[in-house]
Amino acid sequence: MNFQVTATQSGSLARTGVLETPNGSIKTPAFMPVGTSGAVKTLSAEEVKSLGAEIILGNTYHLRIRPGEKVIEKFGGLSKWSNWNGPILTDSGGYQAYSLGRAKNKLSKITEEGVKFRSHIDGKLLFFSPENVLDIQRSLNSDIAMVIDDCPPIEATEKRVRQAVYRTTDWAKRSIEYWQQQKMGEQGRALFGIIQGGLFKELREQSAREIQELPFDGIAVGGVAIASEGKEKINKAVDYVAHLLDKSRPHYLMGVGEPADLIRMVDKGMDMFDCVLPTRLARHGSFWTTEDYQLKTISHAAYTEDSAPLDQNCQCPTCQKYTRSYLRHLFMVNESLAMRALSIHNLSVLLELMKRIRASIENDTFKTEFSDYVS
RNA sequence: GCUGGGUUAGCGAAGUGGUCAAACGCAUCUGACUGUAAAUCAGACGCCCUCGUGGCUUCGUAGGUUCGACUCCUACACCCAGCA
Repeated sequence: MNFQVTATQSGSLARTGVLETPNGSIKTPAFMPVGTSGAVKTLSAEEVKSLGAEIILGNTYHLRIRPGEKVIEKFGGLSKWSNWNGPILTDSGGYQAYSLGRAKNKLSKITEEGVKFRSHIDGKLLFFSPENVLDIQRSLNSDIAMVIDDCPPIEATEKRVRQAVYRTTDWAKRSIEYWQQQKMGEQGRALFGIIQGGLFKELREQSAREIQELPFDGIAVGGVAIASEGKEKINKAVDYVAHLLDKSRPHYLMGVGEPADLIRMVDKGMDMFDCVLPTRLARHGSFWTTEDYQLKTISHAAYTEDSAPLDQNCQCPTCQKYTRSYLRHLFMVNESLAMRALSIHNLSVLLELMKRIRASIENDTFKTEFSDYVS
């Protein structure tokens, strides 16, 4: 994998870059739509591509359960199998260790060795380790693999977060060792490490130091999206680490997010983002507008006879064709086209925003153009 | 016309003497959603207010029994089924 910074913004950590992977190159800052189980929900790979996405995510945990990575391997990997035919990043299952572990009937348990999972589909016991998670991602033929990390809830105690940092580093070392031993990076595949540390400055700094000592191709910041704690704290958690990040490697902020967050985090030097929000919100009937990047709800009675598109200034296929009135109706009667149309729009909003951000950094106008969002 | 069954909030449907403004589902309204157990979840949903162990009006209609009726009785209206 190769990463080149192509422009920087004065007075900011924001930069543009190009990330080259075996399946193509990616302009950063980039937003990566999430295709957990092999598809960005409700959309085809071609549709996602046509909106301007250059890379999408897949998920180790979900694809391990169904259909099993061996099936996908037979078809040359997830990218080909799904007809995406472009770069993919696969998440490792670290987040599922967190989210399934929080469930009422705890479906995951973290130990020194790895994570024990119970499949949320049939309850079958699974085990993920730093090593086997890389095996699975190699079978999926991902361009960018993620290490498995220990991602405690945002409200976790300092003691628990300290343990998570320790474990994340330990697992990171095992990951790199296995990666090199198995020569997994030889075809240009990349492995990213993940910084943890919750909301604690020293732990974030420690984690950043420890992870960056290892020869990862990229550095991710994890554990920041899982919060109803308030954005201030999340911002801080990223601030603790932002100026410590190695500028020669891409920075991936995991699980973010909302348009305003993307802008703010680009300012802090983040290059890559992923988030389920655009597609989940769409399925739940919410959409962004580019005017203020605020969320609106298509089911509101006020839209019953609204002849405007979702967003007056949006060039996406949905906004070119459909009125709010029609989309509201589709949503109310549960037509799947409503979810598809809103997914297309929401993804377009984020992908177009990234395009705008990149252009502004190249023109060194990022700070002024987005002055409403960054200080 | 006779016999039997039925009529409950926007709709469907529980409730068969008191704790019933009335379960539950749908519809509707409003929130939430951030490395996807999420086309999910939560709240409201007779009317009124100073929003409370508050007030008012309801269970086809009109009467009655009872301390007390959605629940029992009578009449009427309408609906369904069977028989004429």
